[in-house]
Amino acid sequence: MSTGRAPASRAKAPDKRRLILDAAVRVFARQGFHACRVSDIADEAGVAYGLVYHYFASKDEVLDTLFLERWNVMLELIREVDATAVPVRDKLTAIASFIVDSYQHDPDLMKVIIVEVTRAANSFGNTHIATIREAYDLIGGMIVEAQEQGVFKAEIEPRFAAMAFYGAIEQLLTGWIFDLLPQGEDHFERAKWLVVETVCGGLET
Amino acid sequence: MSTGRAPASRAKAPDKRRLILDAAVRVFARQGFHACRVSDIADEAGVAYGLVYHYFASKDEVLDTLFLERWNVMLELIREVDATAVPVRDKLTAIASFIVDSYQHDPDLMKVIIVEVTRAANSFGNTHIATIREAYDLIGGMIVEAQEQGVFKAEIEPRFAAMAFYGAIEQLLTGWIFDLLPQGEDHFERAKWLVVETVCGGLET
DNA sequence: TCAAAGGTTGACTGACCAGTCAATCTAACC
DNA sequence: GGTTAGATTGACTGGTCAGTCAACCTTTGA
Repeated sequence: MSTGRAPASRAKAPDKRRLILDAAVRVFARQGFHACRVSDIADEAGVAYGLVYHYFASKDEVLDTLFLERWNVMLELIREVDATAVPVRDKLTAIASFIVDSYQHDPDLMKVIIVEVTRAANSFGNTHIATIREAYDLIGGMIVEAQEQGVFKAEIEPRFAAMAFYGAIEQLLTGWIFDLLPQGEDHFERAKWLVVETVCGGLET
Repeated sequence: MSTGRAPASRAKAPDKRRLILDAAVRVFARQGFHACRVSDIADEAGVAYGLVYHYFASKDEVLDTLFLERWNVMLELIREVDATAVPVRDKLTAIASFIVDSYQHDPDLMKVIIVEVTRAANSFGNTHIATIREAYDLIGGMIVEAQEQGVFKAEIEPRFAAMAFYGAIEQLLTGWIFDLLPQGEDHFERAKWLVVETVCGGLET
């Protein structure tokens, strides 16, 4: 991931826009989108209040940008994986790995996306529902394919299985976010394995 | 469940407190906790603004009350199930059934609890984290027991499995809430089966 | 050296809304 | 029919905060 201060070595532009986005991640993760003020973001970024409105039309747009940036990377990954000719189990492993790795790499960002967007059925969740749904549909498509190949049981509703799979992963992240589950390299790896093993184990013929 | 206008046949008291709670469920489900005003709740309940503050200390307390009322019913159910001497699969089926039935019976209430409390890592989720955790721990305990009996694989971390199981269910509800999954008696029944079949299938030795 | 374009600043405003409170109503009991 | 306690009312207040804007600064290029 190319998050962070990418063009620092370049001439002079400190890329204030990026600075604001990164600061927003920290603030949203710490205080929550609703509980924080725009001035908190500006302070965290070490930038004047008004500059946030130079780069973004509204407080909402800051969160929208963060979500879309990240979710599109994931959609791309899923599409790539989908296009390869490997067993479903490997495809699902790749997806689970990507999500867990994303959390490991930037827990704050994943916390914000999950808590403030993905699961916010009012507000942002509804705004981005089509984008979110795309991921579920792609996973659902993989399951359909597996059923056609006779690898997965035919009697399961693929959309339901896709949701259950994704939900299991997201809840593990939630466990880490709420500090209900132990974290660390080792646990992250075992979590990937558990999710895929469990779901595939139950779905395979 | 005894939700609704229980003491209507009694003498005269219309139980305004209950009226307010039920109205709040509808308003929170429709607009979200943050987006709605206390006056919306009062209007929905057909009651004066100030009366909300006669029965509740704050807007927060209304949501707290709704959550605790329901979550404690679920905890009781889980404890009862846990105390019986039936196979894990049956215990997990009972839990999945209870949650799905709760949604079927009062989708608005479940939406509010999931969206505004269970998954709100800032605000309410944090306030009730201990209560929420109790449910995960009880499920985790069942899995430990199953491992000791040799029914479930010993190498899986029980807390992780419990989260994955619960997460799968919650994501199905989320699918219904967001209108991403088809609803109806039949789908609800199959969903219960899918979750238990999947998780147990993957965890059993 | 100057001017234009765009980046940056932060004080200010207008709207919004949770929570208060004094007044009014109702019921029950003596 | 009087008194008291509790229920009910809704106008009002105080604080908060998203978004605006006019002024100032920096860079570029002619």
